[in-house]
Amino acid sequence: MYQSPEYRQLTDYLHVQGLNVTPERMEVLSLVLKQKGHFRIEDLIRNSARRKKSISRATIYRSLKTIEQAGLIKSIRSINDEKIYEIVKGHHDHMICEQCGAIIEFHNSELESLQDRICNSRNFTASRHVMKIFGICSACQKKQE
Amino acid sequence: MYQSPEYRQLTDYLHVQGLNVTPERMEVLSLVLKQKGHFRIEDLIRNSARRKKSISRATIYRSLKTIEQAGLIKSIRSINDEKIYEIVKGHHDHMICEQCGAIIEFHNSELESLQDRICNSRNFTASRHVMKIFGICSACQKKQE
DNA sequence: GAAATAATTGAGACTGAATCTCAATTATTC
DNA sequence: GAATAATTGAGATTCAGTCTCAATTATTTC
Ligand SMILES: [Mn+2]
Ligand SMILES: [Mn+2]
Ligand SMILES: [Zn+2]
Ligand SMILES: [Zn+2]
Repeated sequence: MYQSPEYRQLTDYLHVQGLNVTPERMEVLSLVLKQKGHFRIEDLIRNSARRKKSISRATIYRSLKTIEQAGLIKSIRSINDEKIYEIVKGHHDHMICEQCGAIIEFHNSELESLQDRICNSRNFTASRHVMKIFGICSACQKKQE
Repeated sequence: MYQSPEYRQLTDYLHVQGLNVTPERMEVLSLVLKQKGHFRIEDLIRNSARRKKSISRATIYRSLKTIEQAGLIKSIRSINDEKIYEIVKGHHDHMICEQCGAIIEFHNSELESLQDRICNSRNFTASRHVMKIFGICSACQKKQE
């Protein structure tokens, strides 16, 4: 148990930081890995609550922050500023449907390199970026017709 | 008094919405127009508090939302998720320095049209977008040397 | 491996931004 | 200008997120 690369990555990070590898931290990661797509912290808290040995809200918040710092997850703000997490895979940006809340991922290398060029031209050293396009998804457009 | 185009735009919006043109709403707009660059709602509250006839926190929040809906201002999230407002001029995106908090505006039409093309190819009808690049500004880089 | 030391957790208190409530005030309609 | 409707102010409330601190669990020392 706890041997997929994600657990390795977390334990490595904990070791580097001089933090203990605790059952709670590993369990929060396991709750995260059970999620499909984008999820809210309340989903984790609810899922944990219905286990025999539930983890406190405070510890879920604390561990999730650690897991984020370990580079395993990141967060975005969806409609209404709702904080949404996702497992870090390849970099991508988001289209967010203002009607149904759907979050559509996309990646465009032309867009990425153009951003690099813009930053270079202004002597800005970029470490990350957030690009969200809000509008109406194709499914919702069909419903309107 | 209250005759610049911004006040017209707000009164027009209020009329369309069937809302009253009140001294408080106009005063909040005037507080906004006094701001230079990006500002926080707390700045407005503080500035209002040091006037003879101050406006309540609740009304500043309410009026600012109305002014935003009227299309006069919009908000972005800076470092630490701090909510920052700015007066709507031409569309632009932001580079945000993680060191000093500086917010650098930029506009690149190539970037904008590329986004349109990406949305078209996915049948997503975009209404707006948010693009923030985080990193270190040129001034802070010089300081490091 | 038991005692001493250090880190982590859980429960609930606390915080701060934002919203809501509702009586009092102000504006609009009749 | 009386009746009606909208807005405001003060403070209560909400909600996500953080903090506190005693109790628990893990690590280190001998
Ligand atoms: Mn995603
Ligand atoms: Mn700006
Ligand atoms: Zn949709
Ligand atoms: Zn800087």
